[in-house]
Amino acid sequence: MQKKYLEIKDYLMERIRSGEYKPEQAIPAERELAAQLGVSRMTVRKAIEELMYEGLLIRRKGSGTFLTTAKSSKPDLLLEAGENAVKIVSCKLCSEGSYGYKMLGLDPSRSYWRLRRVRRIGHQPYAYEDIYFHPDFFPTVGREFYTKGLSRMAAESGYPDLTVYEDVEALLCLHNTALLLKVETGSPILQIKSYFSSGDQVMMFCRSYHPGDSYKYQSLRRPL
Amino acid sequence: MQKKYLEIKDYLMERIRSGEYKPEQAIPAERELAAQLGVSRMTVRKAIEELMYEGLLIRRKGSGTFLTTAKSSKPDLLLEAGENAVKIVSCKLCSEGSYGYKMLGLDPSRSYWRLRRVRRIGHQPYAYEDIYFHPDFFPTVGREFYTKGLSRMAAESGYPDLTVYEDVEALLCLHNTALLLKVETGSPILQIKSYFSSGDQVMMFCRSYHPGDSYKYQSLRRPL
DNA sequence: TAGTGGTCTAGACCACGCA
DNA sequence: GCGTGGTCTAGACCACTAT
Repeated sequence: MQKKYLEIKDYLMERIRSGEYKPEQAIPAERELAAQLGVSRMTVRKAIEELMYEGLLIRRKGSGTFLTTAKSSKPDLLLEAGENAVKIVSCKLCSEGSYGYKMLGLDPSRSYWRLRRVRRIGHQPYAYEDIYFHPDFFPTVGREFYTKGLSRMAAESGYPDLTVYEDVEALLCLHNTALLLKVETGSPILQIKSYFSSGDQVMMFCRSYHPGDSYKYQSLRRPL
Repeated sequence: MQKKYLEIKDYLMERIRSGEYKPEQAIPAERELAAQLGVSRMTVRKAIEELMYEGLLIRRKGSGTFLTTAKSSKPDLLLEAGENAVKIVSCKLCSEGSYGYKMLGLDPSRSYWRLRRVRRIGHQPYAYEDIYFHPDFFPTVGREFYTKGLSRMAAESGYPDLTVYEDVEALLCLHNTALLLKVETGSPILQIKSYFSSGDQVMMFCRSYHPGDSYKYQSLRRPL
């Protein structure tokens, strides 16, 4: 016997995918769904909760449960992400927040570059990045260093000036990254901190989190 | 009036921090706690669920609820992470899995370097990384490129040979990254993909996830 | 004021683990 | 077989939102 809340989740997902429920619009109320489907309200809530964690629904107290702007579930978005439509949100020399200068090994009086960018598929943002740069980063790193990736935004932004492409609203990806990745609920998620250096100086720092169970490690004394 | 489940969460956290509940040992059963504290079992479950999401507790059906090996909550670990005790788990030239060669722009017949490392505080692992390198990465990137950070492991591992430091069990960080970071439940989490290139060739690729609400973007036409 | 989601209750039965 | 967590019910009251 399938769990009821999973059946209800499937029921809702089908209506989301089919277009019966429309982006940014409310779905039926919890009590209404419960009555309609002949289950308890708490069972409906559990199904909605999982879909919320997957980023498909958002609940607003006193108002209702709404579809997000996502057309499909996050796992699909992730798979299609190869296109890499990167848009810069902002790039500024700043000193606000202690995180940047701490991680770059700067004293609090020095400012650093903070670059924010969004990746999208079509108009759909699916990723957002926040990257701290040492104030000397751009001058010290050769132009050829950034023809792509991390640096494409630097090239596109035309350091040291910057054009903001547009304001964006990052896609709500609620906290359940495990579900987001179709990883079993309860699977590990692991933190990553990346930094890149030139000489002894940390020049870039980036915070991140990884779903853990795709990283089953193995040990070797020597590479193959 | 404080929510009851938050009061119970505090109650449990206090007992975890004080050492009354010990690592890897079971805490009282849900029904027992409910009776003891004079609340419904569902309320206890909600409190336990949040602590599970924070990585402090793990529930085992038919067996009980146990403390993980974490001594303190993950947010504390994150703050102390400056030490960067990095241990390499494995580094191998491999072709398994389609992700690596796809993202590096290789054809399936070519293999790539996959490096896995763990960051720890003392003996406590708190982060795990999985990084893909283009097979030409090490030869093309100058030695001075990696004296720290991303590259420290390359230096420490003495490319192309490698010594595995030890096998490690990554800390279970359950799926609620929002709670993990003391971000409000329901806050967005955003995906990051990083890659670094040399010339036109993507040389390194890394998958990651970010808690979203520390990244309130702002737009500027021009950096300050 | 009416309707919504958020919390909470006091039960119930189930599947699982362990002795 | 017993205790555990997992699911589910049929209510209840609250805080919040929109009208």
